[in-house]
Order: sequence, then structure tokens, then C-alpha cells
Amino acid sequence: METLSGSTDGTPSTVGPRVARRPTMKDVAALAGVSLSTVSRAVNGTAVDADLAARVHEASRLLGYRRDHAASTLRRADRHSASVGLIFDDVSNPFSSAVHRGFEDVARGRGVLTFAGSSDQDPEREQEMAHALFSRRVDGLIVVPAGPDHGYLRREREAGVAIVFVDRPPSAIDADVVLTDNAGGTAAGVGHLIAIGHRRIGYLGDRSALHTAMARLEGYRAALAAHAIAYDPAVVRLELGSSAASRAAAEELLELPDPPTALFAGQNLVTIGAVSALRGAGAQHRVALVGFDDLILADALEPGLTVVAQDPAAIGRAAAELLFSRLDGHDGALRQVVLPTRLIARGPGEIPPAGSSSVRAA
Amino acid sequence: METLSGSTDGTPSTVGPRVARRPTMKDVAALAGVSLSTVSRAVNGTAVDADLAARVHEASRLLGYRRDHAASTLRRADRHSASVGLIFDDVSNPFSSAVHRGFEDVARGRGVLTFAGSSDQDPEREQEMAHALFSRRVDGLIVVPAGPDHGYLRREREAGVAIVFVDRPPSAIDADVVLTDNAGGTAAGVGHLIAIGHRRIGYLGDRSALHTAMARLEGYRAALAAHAIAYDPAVVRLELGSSAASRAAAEELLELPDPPTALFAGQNLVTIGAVSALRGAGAQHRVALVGFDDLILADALEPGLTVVAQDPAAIGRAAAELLFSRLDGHDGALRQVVLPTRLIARGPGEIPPAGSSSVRAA
DNA sequence: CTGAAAGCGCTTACAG
DNA sequence: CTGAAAGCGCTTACAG
Repeated sequence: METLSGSTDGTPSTVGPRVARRPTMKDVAALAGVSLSTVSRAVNGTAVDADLAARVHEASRLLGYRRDHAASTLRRADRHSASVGLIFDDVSNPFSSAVHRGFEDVARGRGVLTFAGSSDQDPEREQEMAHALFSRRVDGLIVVPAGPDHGYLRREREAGVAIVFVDRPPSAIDADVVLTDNAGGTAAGVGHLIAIGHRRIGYLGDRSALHTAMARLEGYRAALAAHAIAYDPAVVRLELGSSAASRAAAEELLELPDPPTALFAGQNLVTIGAVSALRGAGAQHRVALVGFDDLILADALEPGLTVVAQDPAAIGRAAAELLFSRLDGHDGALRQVVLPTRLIARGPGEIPPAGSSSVRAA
Repeated sequence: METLSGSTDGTPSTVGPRVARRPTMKDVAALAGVSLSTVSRAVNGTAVDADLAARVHEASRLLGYRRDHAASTLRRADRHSASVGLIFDDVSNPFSSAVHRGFEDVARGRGVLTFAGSSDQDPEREQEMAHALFSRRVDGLIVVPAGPDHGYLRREREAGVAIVFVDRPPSAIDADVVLTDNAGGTAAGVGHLIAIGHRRIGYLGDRSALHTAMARLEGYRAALAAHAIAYDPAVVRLELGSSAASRAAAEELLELPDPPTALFAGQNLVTIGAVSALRGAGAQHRVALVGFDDLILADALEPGLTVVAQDPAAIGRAAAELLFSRLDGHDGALRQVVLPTRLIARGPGEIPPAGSSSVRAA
């Protein structure tokens, strides 16, 4: 290796000069004694004489040559940048990061790199991010949509960008989408509580502006209706945007003259609030709880926490499949993938209503 | 808006033709009746006659023009792509995704977009990702290093890429780095157990190839030494790479003829294994437990789980500051930022050793 | 301030 | 198979 900075040990103690120019194909061509075209062909694996190819690769190695992917994209016919953008509510929430990983596992096989960012559920910020990504000419975009109008994406899609929505359907635009069976999952969770004897089941829900929150509430109502249990708004609390709000709501329900014997929590943070309300009231062994979304340590609680689990990594993989199939030229009708949930019974769902005895088949 | 596909409602029911060419500066120039240079200047906010600028922006709006950032980078003097790459062990682990978010919060203010990917602690895969990122000409790279040699990054750094290591120091290259005070944090956690009377404290550790694991073990030994407690390898288990392995190791310790009265778990998954071992043995109210890294629901356990918490978002922000200061031209000596931990006492650390009574100052 | 021209690093018809 | 030339979308000296 050549020593660029004049030091002999190769380990300069400061960061060193920032001037070193990156070698280009032209440099490789000069060193290998061939034309630029030949270097390009050798690098891209097109038919080239074996001798010349060897000289190119040797020169390339010697110089530490790395092809500039952006320049290549600019000139190439297919125009693919081999990068995709992911827009989440928040990259740091467990759902997002698991979707991200699922996506990455598929993308990696294609040499596609992944941008990821957070909209914080702010439509303006989502749009800003999308435009920044389009400026970088991403081949596709995965969006957990915030806001009421995604028509602004239409133009880019017409320019060939593959767009897939995840977790919530888009509005004002048709596109491929991957969803969880929110209504079905919730109905299964609530049905589980009904099966062990509960008739008065409280519901704690997320912000009703969210599609998922509404679908889950529907599942709750459907499960009640299927068992001829009347829907009672008195035990339903919505718009719980934080675990603190959820905790307060759960406490209210427990203090009702006719309190629920079981609770269904419609989301992660809501579940955490409910757990802490039950513990605060010393009611965790008396009032059953089932939550939507699994949590770390859920099985270490006493009693264990029964949940309706999604598979976010599978969502990410499914979104990737839809996206890449479009990039591969699939031009069929719009597709909607709905992934099933899984009920993980860990105990509290098993708490029967007070006064009942061994109710198995209600 | 012009209807490109011939439908009149603007909402085609299929994805539609993928042929629409994206408008370029040339198109904008033609529509505005000015030269390409003027469009470029107007778009970039350089001095341009107000009238012409207005015409350019109007034409730009009409066409839905979006500057091609890659083409711009290619020609610009500074060569900045306004994108940075993050390489984690796994984007989906909570530590990584919180670092990611912290980084994003700083990067966003600069209009910088973030690639993120997983190495799975495989050095080859890390290097592959790094090269893919360099091909996209990222301005900087944040790496949670896997593997024993990061000399391969030197060349890119000499070409001007800012590189910052996170969580673990790099080997075979000097670079800016952000670490957590692993030894100090562990010593504080173990010291907490000693302060409430424990003398026989078991240690459950991650794979010793990891720098963090070794630093934490050192902290454990230092805390023991500071209180003249002999280090007993019989109650130390290392190489616990999963919660299952940790659970098994904790069970072994509990079955020792002279079992520990308290455990320190050196990492997330290790803590989860320890929690489940204690519960399995019905020992959770008898044997104290402190873990490194906070966990969701840790305060909902019975008893609550005391932890030594890191601040991964702060790590991400600190890494971003280091990285951007280099890009801004800072050319000083290498910097190492060590972030403090925080002891969150929630109960189990408070369990005194059996037979002792109200030991406050041991 | 404005425009014509050169050129960033690459790919790809086009002749040989 | 090989090379000279044109050009992807943009920025930036260079003259005016």
C-alpha cells in the first residue's frame, strides 16, 4: 500500500489530509492500459477479453477503485439506484424497526440499500421526507402513512417509483398495501375473554384517527355481537395516545359502579398503561387483560400477559416482495396483503370473572 | 394538472403506465424561457433577477420538477451527497433503533438522509455494507464495529468520508468514537447490591469477544475489589449469547451449594434469561437482580427490575455531532465521548441477602 | 445578472 | 471484442 501522508507505519495519529482524490474509471483505464469503455465492461461483467479483464481487475484492486453508483445510475438505461426509502412513524419503535429488518432481509439479496426515517405521524414531515428520498432517486418507497392525502405520491409513481403502504391503507391514492388483520385479531382476543366467561369487557383504544385503532374497535364490537353481548360505551375509552392516558382511563373503568371483569388494550403503549393501572389497584389477579401487540417480558409478568401478536418482520418482507415485483415489471392490479395475528395465551386471559367457576365452554 | 393517462378523474384504477419521464432542469428552462444556468441558480438560491426567478419557480411547480440530487452531487465542488450510512448489529434491536433515532434528529436539521443496515455481527457482512454505502458516496458512516480489523475504512476516510464508531471501539484504525461507561455503570450496579448487604453476587455476561462485555466484567471486579470481596469464578458465567443460555446459567448458579444472594446481568437478553430463571425457581423475591440496559415493562415486574440504563438516543446524537463536525472541517485530534449510565432502582436491588436485617450502610 | 460551454463519473450506441 | 464519442442531469468557471 502506498503511504499517502508520508508516515511509515500506516497509522497516522490524526485523521490526516482530506484531499486524497478517489480513483475513477479513467485512472483504472490508464493503469491497465485500456480504454474507459473496456473498464466499464469489465467492471460490469460484460463480455471482455480475459487478459484485459484481468488487467482491469488488478489495476482496480491496486488503486482501491470503487465504482460511483450514482454516476452509473445517471447514465444507465434502467435508472435504478438500488436504494429504497422507508418512512415510519418512528424508526425507534419496535414495530417499525422489526418491519425495517424484514424489509432489509429481502432487499439485501438484491443489493438494495435502505434509507429509513421518522415522520412522527406529521403529514408535512412525511411529505418532506418523501421528497428528499425522491430527490435521491430511490427506486421505491415503503410508507406507514400519516395524514389524509397521499395524492402527492402519484407523480413519482408515474415516473416509475414503486410505492407500498404498510400498516394503514393510504388515502386519495390506490397502491399496494400490507396490513395486519386488526379486526380479526381483536375479535379473537376478545373472543378468548368471552370463552372463559367474561361478559363485561372494557376496551382501551388508541387515537381514532388511526385506521388500525378503528379496525380493532370494530373487531371488539364484532366479537361482542357474535355472542349477543350488548356494546356498552361506558366501558370503552378511546383516544389514548400514551401509556399515561391509558393508565388513567383504566383506573376510571375499575372505579365504575359496575366495573368490567376484563380489559382489552388496543395497542402497545395502551397495554403498558393498563398493566400499570391493574397493578396500582392490586387488581391484576382479579381483572383479566389481553393486549394487542406482544411485548418483551410479557411472559415474565405475574400473571403473564396474553396478547394478540402481529408479525412485523413478516410485514416488512411482504412489503418488500410487493415492491420488488413492481420493479421487476409486474403490472397487474393493486394488491392488498392482510397478515394474520396470533393469540399468545399466557395467563391473564385465563382469569375468569369473579364468582364464576371453571367456565370452559361459555 | 395535466392528465397524463387520459383518465379524467385523476385516480386511475391500475398503477398505470410507467413511462412518464421526470421533468429535468432543461424542461423547466424551456417552459420558463430562460437558460439552464439560470434555472440552476434559481433552484439553488444564487443571485438571480426576481422576475426570472419567479418564472423559474412557477415553471418548476407546474412541471412538478424535483432536482436530481445525485446529478447535482456529481458536479458540485463539495461533493456532498447529504446522506450518511449507519451499520448496526441489527437494526431491529432496541439499542440500535434508539441510536438511529438520535442520529436522525440531528441529521434532519441538515437535510441529511440516513441509510441503516444490519451486520449481524458478521465482519464480512459489515464490510460488504460499508462498501455498498461508499459506492453511494455517503458523506459519513456510523459503525457499531464487528470483527477485528477496520483498516479497510482508512482509504475512504482519506477520501473525505467521516467515520464514527459507536458502542465499541474500532481496531486497527483510529477514529472518533462514542461509548457508554460500561465499567462505571456496572460498578455502580454491583455497588448498589453491595450497599444493601450482598457479598456473594453472581455475574452473567455476554460473549467475551465483545468489548462491552469485557468492560462490564471489569466493572464487576472493580466493585468487588473496592469492597474487599474476593472474585469467585464459580459464580461467574460468560459467553451467554441468548436469553436461553442465560437462563440455564442462572439456574446453575442458583443450584450451587453456596448460591449467590444476588445476580448482575450484563446485557438485555441476559437479563431476560435471568428474570425467567428466578421466576422458574420461585426465587425472584429472595435473590436480587440488577441488569445492564433498561427494558420495557421492567417496572411492571414483581418485584420491579433495577437496571443500569444507557441512553442510546444520546449516543446517536453524540455520534452525529462528531460526524458533522468533521464534515464541517474540524480537523483536530481524535475524540472519544463516553456517556454516563443511570441506575434506576426499582425494587429487586433492594432485596437484602437472606438473614440480614435492614442493612442500609453495609 | 445572464448564457454558452465544459465537465463530474459513468454507460452505451456506433463504427471498426 | 475494442475504442472514440455522445450524453445522463446537473454545476460552475468563463465571457459578456
